[in-house]
Amino acid sequence: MTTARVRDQYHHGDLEVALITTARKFVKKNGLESLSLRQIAHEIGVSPSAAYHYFPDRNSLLAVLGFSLFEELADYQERELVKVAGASARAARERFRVLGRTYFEWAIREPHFFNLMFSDFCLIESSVEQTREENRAYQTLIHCLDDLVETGSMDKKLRASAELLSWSVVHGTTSLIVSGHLDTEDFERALDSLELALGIRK
Amino acid sequence: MTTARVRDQYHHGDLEVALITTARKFVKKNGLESLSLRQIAHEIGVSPSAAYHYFPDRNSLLAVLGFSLFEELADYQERELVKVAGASARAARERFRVLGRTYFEWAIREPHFFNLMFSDFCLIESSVEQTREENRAYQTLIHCLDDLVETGSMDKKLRASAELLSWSVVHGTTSLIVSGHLDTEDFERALDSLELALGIRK
DNA sequence: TGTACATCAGTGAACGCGCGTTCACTGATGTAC
DNA sequence: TGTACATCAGTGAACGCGCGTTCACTGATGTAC
Repeated sequence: MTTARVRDQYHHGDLEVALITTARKFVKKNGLESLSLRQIAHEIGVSPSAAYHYFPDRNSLLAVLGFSLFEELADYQERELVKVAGASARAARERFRVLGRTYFEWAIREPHFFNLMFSDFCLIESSVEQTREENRAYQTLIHCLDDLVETGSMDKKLRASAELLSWSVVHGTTSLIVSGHLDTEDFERALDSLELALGIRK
Repeated sequence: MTTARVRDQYHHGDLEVALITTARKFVKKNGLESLSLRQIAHEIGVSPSAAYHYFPDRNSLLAVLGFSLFEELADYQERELVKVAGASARAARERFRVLGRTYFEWAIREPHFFNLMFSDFCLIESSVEQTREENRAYQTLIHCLDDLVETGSMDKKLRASAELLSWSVVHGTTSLIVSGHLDTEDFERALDSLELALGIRK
């Protein structure tokens, strides 16, 4: 049971942020289907209608939360990537694996987040092109693959569709594992296959 | 607007089947979140409580529907596969592509079905092993890959993780396209990469 | 061939619930003079 | 330094809704004798 916090002031001060972080907390625990604006408001200690000063409706709160989760994922990946910084071919290869693994781990640790990110709530606006440019995780993948080519770890000829193949394999296994159709250990096997497929030399 | 049918008899005769097919119709149109037992009962022309003679609750109706959709997908794939029957290497390669394409087309045509199949409602019972054995689409994939090896189109050494890689790529691109993160035309590109990855000779 | 009766497959009213959203409102804040 | 006032950020009651599920019930069916 969560207990509602009592505010001491009439004005909350940072209600917009509070709404998102509280929504995040609920989605984390129970998934997006069960998310209720009233529960969020109650948890914050604010009236049910207060949220409407910041979001036109429930869907748009979910959308904002979803997009912020893409940022969180990118942050997490970048934090892990700097641990294997370096210009060597070995470092570049390791970064590629870290990129895949962090994506997977993120999803396994917080499957409800993963579901929200790839749900209907997070596509509404903008084109695929634009979404991709704004998706930092995707940009990181591009740089990572460029590094592989530059350090001579990956064949230039295979570069063209490397983003597509990498993202598909990583997202595909992750999604199938989260939904119970593959086992956890299948992920590393898939990553091995992917490296082989991209001609990444061991 | 759907109009409720009027039954002429007190006993419906085939209510269990009617519940599933009507649920299918609603999920097809609006997705699983909005599925309501009351609406289904009303559409069939039966009282809201009648469904409880066949399903303990809403979730189990969704689960049964979901599993039947896996069967439908397998049926669809098999119908398309027989069109490219034959023992030649060329036919085996074509079957592999058909298998991927039908998966994708199925999802594009009925995204709500795709979402239900890989939602929480369809994993409840049984292990990954068992699920896979009962999943005809997966069995078909196995046979298809075996054919590729036998007809000399695919390197034996790459056979081991071929199911995993194939399913991941196909499922991954499909999922990303359905959720608006990739474009429709990315699918064929990914399939090309996959064939390259598996060493399938053109 | 007819009837008693167990069983099956529905009914329909009710419970209790929480939800998203609207609306007229009021308390707090900060700025101009 | 003090005050008037516009603006902002909340309140809280209400609307209207549909939902899943339970329960005591009744109408229809089919079988045994």
